Amino acid sequence: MFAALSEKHEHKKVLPDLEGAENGVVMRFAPNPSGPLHIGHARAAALNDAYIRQYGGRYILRIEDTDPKRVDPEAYEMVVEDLKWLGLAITDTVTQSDRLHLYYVLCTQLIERGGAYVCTCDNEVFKELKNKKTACPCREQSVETNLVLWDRMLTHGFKEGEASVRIKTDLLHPDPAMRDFPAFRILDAPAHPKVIAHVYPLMNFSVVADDHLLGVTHVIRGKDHIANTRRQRYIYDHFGWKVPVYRHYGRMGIEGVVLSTSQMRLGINDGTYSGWDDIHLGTMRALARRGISPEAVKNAMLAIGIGDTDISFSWDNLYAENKKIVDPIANRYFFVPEPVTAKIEGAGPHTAHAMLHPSDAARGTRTLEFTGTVLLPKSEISPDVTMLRLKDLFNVKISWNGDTPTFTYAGDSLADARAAKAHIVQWLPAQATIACTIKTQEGDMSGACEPAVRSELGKVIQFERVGFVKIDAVGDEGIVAYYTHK
RNA sequence: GCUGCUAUAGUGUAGUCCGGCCAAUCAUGCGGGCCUUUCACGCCCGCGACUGGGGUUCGAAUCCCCAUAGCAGCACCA
Repeated sequence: MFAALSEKHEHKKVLPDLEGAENGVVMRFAPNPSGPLHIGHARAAALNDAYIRQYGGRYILRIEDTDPKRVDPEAYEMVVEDLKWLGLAITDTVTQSDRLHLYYVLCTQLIERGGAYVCTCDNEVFKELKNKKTACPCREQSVETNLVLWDRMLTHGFKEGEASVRIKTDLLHPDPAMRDFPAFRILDAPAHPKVIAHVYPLMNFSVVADDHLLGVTHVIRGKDHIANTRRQRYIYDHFGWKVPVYRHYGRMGIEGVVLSTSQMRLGINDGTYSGWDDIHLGTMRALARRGISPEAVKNAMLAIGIGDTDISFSWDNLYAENKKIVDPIANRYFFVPEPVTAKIEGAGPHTAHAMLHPSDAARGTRTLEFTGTVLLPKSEISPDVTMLRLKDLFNVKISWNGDTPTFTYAGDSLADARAAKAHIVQWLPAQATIACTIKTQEGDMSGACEPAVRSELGKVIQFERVGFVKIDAVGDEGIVAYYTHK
């Protein structure tokens, strides 16, 4: 009870208060379905989620698919899966292509209110006029004319590029981005995968319409939308609607992974990447495959917060968050990279009982039977090494005859190993190993691990002295693991 | 070019609105130590920042001006 309370309290402390949120909020996450979600999306998704958990309310997933050029039919499903993986408190889902009729009706109303007009100017011509702060002829048309033209747009009376609906703003506005921006356009091709249409709203219109219709109270989005927020205010004013509270966070630079949907798709098609979850990509599914937990992603994003400074995303910080989650639960196993076979002279059979987790004895042990020959990491064996401690087993003396080592049993005493400053290394009984490949962003690391790892399929474990990995596949040829972090 | 936003340690972040309690918080990273049959975890110690220059003030990370830098928008993309 108290734990729950204090946890809730902690949530409160993480992010600054939202103005006007005391009685609950309605917020939304509004991705474009062009591909799976990536780390960039995670920030908006997690921030909104945290506020909804803090204040209570509804969390609307709004699929913004009003540009058929940028819709991947498979992405609808992927977006939902990715959000589910993240564990967000989504309460409602709407898809904009289902709602075109609503936007049409509102557009008619806006024209009637004199807040919008149908523009049939060539785009380049309009741009020139706009830059000169000059109205185009269409702007002076009567409401009746506009309604006729709007109807003609909807009934295929115009082809792509021949007409658009513009919002009346302020042509003298110092920021050219504000002047009479477009709200609807005509698209003859490509066909939308979900709806038959050729008049589509532009983002600024459909967003305002939906934010109003759905009762959105607070909007948290990137600062690349600051100009859009100002533009959208004109539409709110024309309708006389209440404007939500906006927060714009700064740009987040992310290095080390590919985020561009088009680049990812290209790479997948030409075989550079194995799929949307290739570990070189910054997608949620790639993180999942690498053993990053959704909680860690959310925590990392909340730690970044809603500051409006441009920042660079830190993998170190994400890994640290993930380690906090994964370290207490990951079982420990031996992995021997680049194994070399070593016959140990003078040792009778031994049985090693190694703990599955060093700080949780209750979890039990793995049993490793020594019968004479072991696998050792190649990097631990060089002519300057004369003694090793096989972890949880015994000490080994190494005598060198030129480049040829001879391994001899040197007692069970841990104290001796300590005194000799011998490395304590992971090892495997030669008769009981399974091949294992650890896939990292830099390439594959091959070796062998304990056969018991087979039972950890799908889980994150720690290979002692190597790092955390997620067991991705278990087959006859061996085990495939993905490197998570140290 | 026009418009706007931002500027705290390697990285993220608190403090900035309402100037003093900030010789600047926390986390991460890095270095060292302790613990430990992992180079993990935990614990301890340390390193490291208010972009620059003016101004206001008894006093400025905090207010004002200028400069510089970064970012965003000016799409019939979202």
